[in-house]
Amino acid sequence: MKGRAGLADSRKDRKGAVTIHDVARRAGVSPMTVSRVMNEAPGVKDATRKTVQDAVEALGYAPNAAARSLARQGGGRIGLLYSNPSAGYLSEFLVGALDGAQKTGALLLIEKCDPNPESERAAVGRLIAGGASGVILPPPHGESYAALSELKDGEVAVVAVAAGRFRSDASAVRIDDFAAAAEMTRHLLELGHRRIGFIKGASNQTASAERLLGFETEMRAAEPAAIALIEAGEFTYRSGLEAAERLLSARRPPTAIFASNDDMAAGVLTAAHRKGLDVPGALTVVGFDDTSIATAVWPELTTVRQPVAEMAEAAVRILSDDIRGRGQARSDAPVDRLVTHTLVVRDSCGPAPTAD
Amino acid sequence: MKGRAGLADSRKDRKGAVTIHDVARRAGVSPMTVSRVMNEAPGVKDATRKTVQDAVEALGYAPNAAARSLARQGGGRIGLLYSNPSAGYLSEFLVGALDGAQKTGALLLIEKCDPNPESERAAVGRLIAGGASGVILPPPHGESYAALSELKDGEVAVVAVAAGRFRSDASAVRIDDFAAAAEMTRHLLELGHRRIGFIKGASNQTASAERLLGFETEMRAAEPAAIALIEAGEFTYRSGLEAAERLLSARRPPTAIFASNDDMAAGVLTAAHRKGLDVPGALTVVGFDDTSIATAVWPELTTVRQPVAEMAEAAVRILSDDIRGRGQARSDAPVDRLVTHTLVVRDSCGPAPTAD
DNA sequence: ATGAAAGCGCTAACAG
DNA sequence: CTGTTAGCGCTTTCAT
Repeated sequence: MKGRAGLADSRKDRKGAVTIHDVARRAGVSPMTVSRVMNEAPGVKDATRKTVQDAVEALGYAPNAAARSLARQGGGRIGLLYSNPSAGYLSEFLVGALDGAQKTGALLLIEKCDPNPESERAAVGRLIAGGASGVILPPPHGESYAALSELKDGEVAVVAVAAGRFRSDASAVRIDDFAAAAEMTRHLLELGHRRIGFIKGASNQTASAERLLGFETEMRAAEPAAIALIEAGEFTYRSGLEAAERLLSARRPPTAIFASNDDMAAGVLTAAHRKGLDVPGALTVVGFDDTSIATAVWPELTTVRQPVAEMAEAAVRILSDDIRGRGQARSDAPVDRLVTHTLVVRDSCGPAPTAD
Repeated sequence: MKGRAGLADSRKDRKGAVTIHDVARRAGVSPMTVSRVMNEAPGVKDATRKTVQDAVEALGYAPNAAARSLARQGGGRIGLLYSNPSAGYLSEFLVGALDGAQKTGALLLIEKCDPNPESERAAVGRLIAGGASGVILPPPHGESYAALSELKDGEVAVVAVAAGRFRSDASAVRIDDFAAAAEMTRHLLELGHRRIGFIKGASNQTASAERLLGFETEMRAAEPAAIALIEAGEFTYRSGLEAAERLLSARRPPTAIFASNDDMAAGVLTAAHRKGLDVPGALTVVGFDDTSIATAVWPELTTVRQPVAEMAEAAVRILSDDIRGRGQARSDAPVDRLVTHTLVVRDSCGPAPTAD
């Protein structure tokens, strides 16, 4: 081992990863105390806690997930059901979930299913058979009666991610779809757009309604100058394309179209191209979700980004805590964790054409 | 615990997961022997091995990954570098890698980077600092000099996934791009197409050349009836759109276009729409990779599917074995694992227009 | 060819 | 509030 030596302190120098004992020794306490600090367990004097935390930092200690999971007795298998939530979504989701799993020492069971009740039920069954004590439901499964009921029968904790609105039978991790849509609408308004088209999402997902509501609320506030043109859609590329064609063939077409997700926005782009409309010169197009297609198309889409990885990690943590906590003060009460979204401005939006 | 009891045999009945001891007892051997069988270690009489395997099956035993990883002393951290390999690709990749990691008891370290040498180098550095003894490189990193050289300096085993051609400095898991492209070309030919456009992929990826070669070889075999029109592309939607416009504005445009990946094929679709060409009525469009965009657009794309998850899992296994094997017969020799692809026929291709 | 002992790093239970 | 004692399920020596 040659090359850059030095500052060998804070780096876990390969082979000899730092263990809980190293930290304990350096902090002058027992390993158990370190463990307690790491797990934010109660009953540790503040001073001690501080000492330990310093040692942890100095040594660059990170708990060994395998050992932790072993000691905790299989410390929680967490199931993850997915079909293809707007595609690229999943990868980010997985990275986050994986991260959370490693940190909490949980084991991730991943099952794919088709987006129909029967398949969902079967997949949930496999998850339960596999020993899952908690299950994460990314869209659209967070609102699936089949999945939810099957899970409840199995006494399995559930957290629905990005499911629009909070429900009493499952924990939730989500953004404020209403606020995000409102924000996007305001952005369009500030760009000078007054006739704005909106393409709704699938009617069986609560987020669709929330987004529409956010849009309408903001538009109404800008009346009477602002005029909203609303079309139905189903979150698919094709439905976006078709809705856009209806919108654009109107006598007075909109100067901007706000699609409830990126797939549909991509469809709008195609419709615009078909009509020979320049984007964003003649038509502004914006989406929602910031999935991979948003940057795969051209021009790249202005959209709303959800911190997907963070949301997945949060979901894992919630479940992990819940599973571990069983027995103590029952943590039954579902939690509703709201995370913050971001407006991502790219090339698909511009000022309203002046020819008004 | 009420409800469906019965057949409690082959099912690991939750709480009391079956352990290596259970198997040992049932097989009348020591846990150690079971361990040896599970790890395909040498030095077990065939008869014994059989007995154990039967017990394993009867009990539905599966080794506990955490315990295994713990006992093996951190049994291998495997790094995974990614940027955004055609997007939806990653999710499938992760699922496979995760699966492999759980089976082999390896820990997955995931690092994101931008597709430039500097960022790659930094990410590789983080991976090494994190203790990775092996790293998986999905496209396009498997051909990055920066990543490869940095890794070699760190004495880290590498496996490049889907990197077109085998290189002596890293193991590889890939499909036969040449054969797959040839197969697709034959499909087009069989559909009656004779003037076929081909859009090349990024010139810095070996797979691009392989695919082109497959196409050319098959076209040449069909000469002189078959005429190939080749355009450059860069694997992006936009480059596909532009290449298609060049192709379609020719005096005698092709009746089919074969894009080297799905993103570009999606761009071709848009170009066709712009020109008012019906797909597949007036123009057949096919892609390659079967990434999420293939089914996000309309009509859905005929394409070549790589068993991405399987490939990722194989990559993890190769690394995991290699890491464990260090010391015995040095397993230095990079392996070149070829997996089988599939031609997926969807709606974007049809018979050649008869107006010939 | 097989088994016995010891311990991987961590955390439940109990002590003190 | 903190430390001690065990042991999670598996694999590594080293015997046999």
